[in-house]
Amino acid sequence: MAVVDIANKTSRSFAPIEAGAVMHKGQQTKAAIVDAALGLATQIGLEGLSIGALAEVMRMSKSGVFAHFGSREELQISVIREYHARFEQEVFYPALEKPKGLPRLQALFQNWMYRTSVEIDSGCLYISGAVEFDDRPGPVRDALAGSVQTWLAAMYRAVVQAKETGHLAKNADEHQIAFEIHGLILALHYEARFLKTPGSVARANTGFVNILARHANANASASAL
Amino acid sequence: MAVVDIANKTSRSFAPIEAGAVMHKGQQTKAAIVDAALGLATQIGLEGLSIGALAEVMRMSKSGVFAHFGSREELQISVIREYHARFEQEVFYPALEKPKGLPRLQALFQNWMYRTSVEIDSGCLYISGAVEFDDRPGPVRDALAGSVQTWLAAMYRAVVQAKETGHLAKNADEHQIAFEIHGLILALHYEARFLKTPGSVARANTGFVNILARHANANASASAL
DNA sequence: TGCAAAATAGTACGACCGTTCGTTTTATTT
DNA sequence: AAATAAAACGAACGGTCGTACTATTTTGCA
Repeated sequence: MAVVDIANKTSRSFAPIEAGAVMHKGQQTKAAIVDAALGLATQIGLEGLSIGALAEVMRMSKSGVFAHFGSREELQISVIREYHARFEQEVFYPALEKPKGLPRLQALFQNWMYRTSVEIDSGCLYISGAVEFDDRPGPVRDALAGSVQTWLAAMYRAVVQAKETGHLAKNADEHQIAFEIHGLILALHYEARFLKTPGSVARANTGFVNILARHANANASASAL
Repeated sequence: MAVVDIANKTSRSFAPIEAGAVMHKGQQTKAAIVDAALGLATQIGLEGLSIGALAEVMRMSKSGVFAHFGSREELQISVIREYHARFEQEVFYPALEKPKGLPRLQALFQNWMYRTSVEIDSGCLYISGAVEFDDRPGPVRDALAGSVQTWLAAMYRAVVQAKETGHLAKNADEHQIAFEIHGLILALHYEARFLKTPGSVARANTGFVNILARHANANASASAL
């Protein structure tokens, strides 16, 4: 019963189950559980995620859900890994099809911003998780920080490449640019999701344009914007 | 026992108890409880704040602590009010002594950033609270959002004044500037507290300078920086 | 089709949660 | 010093939590 649900879901996901691979029932159910858990965790946070509530959503017993993970921590880590995979699929990989430099950097930001604007309703695990685990060492924090670092590093690389390709000025500080971009996303999430300030998406966009304009290379065409 | 503690504390606070006013024992204890609760809440969040843990810190009984507030929500709101008061005292009021315009705006940001950099160890209630209550309606959320809005509005006003005094260009978008400043603080908090990225404070500072530089009025002297 | 293995359910435990209530101790006022 | 009010206590309640165990069902393969 529980497993079939994933088929006729409103489908927040793109194939959380690897297509083609032979999947035994247990793995299917586990994937479905992680999918549901991710839905809960983005709304109430990784800390708020409880096995009981998850079991209720899955219409399974607590112990049935629990058996798939062996501990709450392992469940949380599974959720983080799933979030990471989806983030990659949705934000990172599509942007790789754009050529290195400014186009790819812009695509990365656009995808990131689009995802954040969607998450105004659902919540972002990388942001809520950072707050929940900033002081709490352990494997969950490590998994979370690792995922975030991976993504921020990818963003940073794109900035470096944009400089190498001559799209950004030679004196541009890549770390500074990555930092400011990160700030735009965080402000967007904060003001739109918590304060419900209208126009936040446009402001994040403008902020990005401002950053680019500041480091625009005279040689490169401004028409890329 | 419990009350005297506040005197010989390491003192995160500047006079949480109004000096001079005659205070009955109950109010003193309550103030001491709120002080301790604020310390706990900034570290583990408003949601993580439990009456039992608080009672242990205060070396009081659970019911003794509880009686001062009547509910957990009321305790949380008291903590938010206390945080608001301290934020005001530490960040807002001192900056009012600077003249309107760029000096005051800079002072506000500097104070804000200094406080945030101190909170890298303790945590910021406005940031953690936003994540915890972003889609949980109720009086706690209202108190939190109200405080934040008040502060952001003050920041916005300072930007407007900086434009009025001619320190910022006439075409400067005040909301945009306030948004980007907010982003810098959020990025600082995220990267320094969660990721422990070194150099974050300097980057937030540079980001602020960048914003000012973009809107600098040709008439105004850049020496103000 | 039958049987081992895997998956799920069921039950129970101990810990902690916020809250209530009656009692006792401590402050304040008369 | 006696009377009164305020404050703190201690025990208990109903609830949820994660987890450990055992039983039952379901699955997949020989």
